[in-house]
Amino acid sequence: MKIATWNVNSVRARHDRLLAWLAAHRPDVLCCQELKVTDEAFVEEVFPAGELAAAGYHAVTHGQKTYNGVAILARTEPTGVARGMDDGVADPQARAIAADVAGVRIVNAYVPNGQSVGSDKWDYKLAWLARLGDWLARSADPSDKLIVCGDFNIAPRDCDVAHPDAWAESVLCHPDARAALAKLLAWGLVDVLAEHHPAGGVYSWWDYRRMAFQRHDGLRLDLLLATAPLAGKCTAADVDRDQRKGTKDDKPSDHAPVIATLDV
DNA sequence: ATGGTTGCTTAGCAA
Repeated sequence: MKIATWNVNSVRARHDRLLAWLAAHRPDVLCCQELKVTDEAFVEEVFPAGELAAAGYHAVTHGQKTYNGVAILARTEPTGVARGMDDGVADPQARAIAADVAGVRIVNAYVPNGQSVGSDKWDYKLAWLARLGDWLARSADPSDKLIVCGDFNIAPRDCDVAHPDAWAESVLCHPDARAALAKLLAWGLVDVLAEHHPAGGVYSWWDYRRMAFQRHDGLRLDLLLATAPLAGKCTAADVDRDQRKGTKDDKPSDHAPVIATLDV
């Protein structure tokens, strides 16, 4: 199984690039974040007339207008679809979707950014991560074939940040955010890209501003986390930096896809 | 310290 996660930063703006990427890489599963469209617009406006099906993909979405929105695209039909975390919290932000694809449970998460440490959005980020952990503990087991992936808006280690000192106190690197991620991993998940690149220096997000990509000033915020039965069968994990290249005329997302190959 | 850019929506928010 080839599985990828990609924050597309508007699926409408990334329509052409997304279809071209699917055609070139043919992942079995692609988890997208920041769709910025409703479920209705995804089907009727972004990919009308069965455009995705013609490309060989099923799609299940949990979208909203303007902000957030997540999708699981797969070459076989996803089943057991869950939108949101089913925990009774009235969360207006569409940031989580899960489904079974080819015998693997896929959880696609768009973790809140948090804006600034101490803000209301920061509190929401930490609470959201705690809810994600509760949801996993309630609905899955570390012995399951499970992937939790997405944009975590957390760089796990200093070696996942080009300039760690500059970001140390940011919402992306703050010890409380890293502790929340560590708690998820301790439940029974392995960061498969970190396993394949222990020295770090592999990034998945570069700010649009200040020529960050050209200056190699990035962070690894997009993660593929696998339970032990799957992590042991991961043969490759990489970032497709090519998708972040080019000028604004090429309309790259500010994130690049992270891809893993699992021998299942 | 501030602002730099992109996307959605059309002045301002979120990232």
